[in-house]
Amino acid sequence: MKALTTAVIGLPVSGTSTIFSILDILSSVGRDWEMLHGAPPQPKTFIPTLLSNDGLAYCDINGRKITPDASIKEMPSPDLIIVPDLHLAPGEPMPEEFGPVTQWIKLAHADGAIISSVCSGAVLLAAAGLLDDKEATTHWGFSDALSTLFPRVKVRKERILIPTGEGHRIITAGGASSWGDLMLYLINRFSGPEEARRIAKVYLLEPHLSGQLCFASLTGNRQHEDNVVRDAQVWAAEHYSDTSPVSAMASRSGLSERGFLRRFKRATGQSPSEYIQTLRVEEAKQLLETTNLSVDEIADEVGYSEPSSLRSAFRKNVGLSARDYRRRWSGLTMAG
DNA sequence: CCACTAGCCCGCCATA
DNA sequence: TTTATGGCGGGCTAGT
Repeated sequence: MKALTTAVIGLPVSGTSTIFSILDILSSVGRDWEMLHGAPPQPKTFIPTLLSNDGLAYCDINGRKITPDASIKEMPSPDLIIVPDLHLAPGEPMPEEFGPVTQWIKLAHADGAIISSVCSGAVLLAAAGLLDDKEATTHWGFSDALSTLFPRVKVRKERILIPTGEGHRIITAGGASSWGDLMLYLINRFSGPEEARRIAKVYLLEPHLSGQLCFASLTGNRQHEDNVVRDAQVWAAEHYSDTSPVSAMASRSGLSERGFLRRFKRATGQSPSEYIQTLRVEEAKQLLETTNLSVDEIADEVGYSEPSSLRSAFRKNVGLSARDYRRRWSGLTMAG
């Protein structure tokens, strides 16, 4: 199986630690597969390369000397491009060095490449015109600057990861540890969930907190045009704790139960009941994080008459028990 | 942990 | 012909 040639963009304003974390992680995808599974790698692997405008060594923002592998001209058409976070002061004009790499990204995308960005790296994608009239995310401190510079971009700063465009070939990541979320998303998408879980363990990435959303975004959470389904989703956001919300959604929609199910699944990728369960578990996560309510009380709150129902649904969706989830979360906040 | 049931999913075919 | 929908029935599983 063909490995994905992957270009990571290095500019003097790029975040060096992000770049090297990404290079390390992608290099190790599939590496121990044969040892672990006793068979040659089934999933796709990545061949990451650090590219700069001219391929010559440069000094990053902290004065550290970085030596790229090649220039962008030497790799006109990679399978995947990753633009890491850029240290830009909001409101500053775009540096001149963005010109060539922006043009290169534009051509590569037209050629079929998948383009992704971390945090403020989204400006390069926006400058290339890839984000016009599309949803995108960036670092929360940078979202105003992005929408000012590029008014056509629909900035969703609350989102961690947004795949968009034809074939989801444009992916923007924003927020605190979003490069990790981007890694897990890409590995999950191209190498499968098994390998994504392994990498998450090895590199101590946290797929259960923010990363959970990026796994969900593969199937759920996608944008769609079906207003009937959207209405149902809006209604469900308020009424997920009702008893048998699915048949209520169906009858409210005016469609037959059969038709509603089909429409819903096509639009969201999830069945209505899976969607309801996701809402219930998400709300339970919120309550575990922000309140001292017992798991039993939370179960009742989100619509389960038996606490055991929440426990099993939680474990299935999150991969942890509710109790462990709360403990892990409080541990993280204590640590800062 | 297990058994029961309502609620839900989906293949299939007819319809428009 | 292709595409979206509704009805039926059997089977599954989330929830009790």
